[in-house]
Amino acid sequence: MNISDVAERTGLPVKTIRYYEDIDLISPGRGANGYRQFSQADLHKLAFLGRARSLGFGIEACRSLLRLYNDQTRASADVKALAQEHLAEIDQKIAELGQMRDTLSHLIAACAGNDRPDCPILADLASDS
Amino acid sequence: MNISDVAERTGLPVKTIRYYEDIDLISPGRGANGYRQFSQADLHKLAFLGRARSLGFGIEACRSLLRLYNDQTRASADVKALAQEHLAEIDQKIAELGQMRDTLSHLIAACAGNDRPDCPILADLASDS
DNA sequence: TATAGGGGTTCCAGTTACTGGAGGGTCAAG
DNA sequence: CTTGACCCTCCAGTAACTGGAACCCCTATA
Repeated sequence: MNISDVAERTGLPVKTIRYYEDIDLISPGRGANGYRQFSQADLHKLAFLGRARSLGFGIEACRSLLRLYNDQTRASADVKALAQEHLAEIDQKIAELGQMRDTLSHLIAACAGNDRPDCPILADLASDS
Repeated sequence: MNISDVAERTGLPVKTIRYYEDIDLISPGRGANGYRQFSQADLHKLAFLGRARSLGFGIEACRSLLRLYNDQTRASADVKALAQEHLAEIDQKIAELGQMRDTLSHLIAACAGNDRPDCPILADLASDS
């Protein structure tokens, strides 16, 4: 299968698939013309990667997950630990963003949003607190 | 004032302050020895930038905010619009992260986390759905 | 057979907002 | 006069792609 078919089937951009080969997440074969030839296994790996990425796992975490997936002797505890670590990062980010949202929405609510120059948003940013 | 004093007072790393000069967010003077000389206005600007960044505004948004701040004829509506745009991005990110967290936490809950290889997390990632 | 299109390939640069490090000048104190 | 803490510039690297240039390959049609 050629790269654009794979892109369509996995939902990953062509560029991303090449990139994943570049960083050795996959190693598709090559045809006589130099074109990448994707096997079902490659397809499967890419789909796996796509789902892992969509859960927010970083590339290195994806590599680890793929390694664990291919390791029949893995302990599910290792997978769980990886996922929990990632979950903690997500929770952290959500907390940070939630804090930003709260502050920002208060400021926005306090701003008249008219053609006058006085603005509590700027006032807050400029405050010496 | 020298750069490390400014760093201490604003809470910004020295490197970041130099970077902000590099991208023309500030333009401190220079002493005869080539050292940056920060005025109160520079300090104030940096503090402003620090607070805007901590609310998650991107650098270009910070530049706009600074421009609005220095423009006595601004309309608060412009500031508010900028802030609302940013708030929408934050809400979007929170929604994405929340979705990830939900999926991930379900998977984690379903995983035994022992030394057996069977793992619903990997099973989900490998699913052909 | 010439050519046009729609593939495919590599490689390089740019994105965001810094951060680390090398290599080297400057200043104040003892 | 040396030592240590500053300061400077410039280069490279981070995460995960993305866009683009320059070029090759395959197939179909005029």
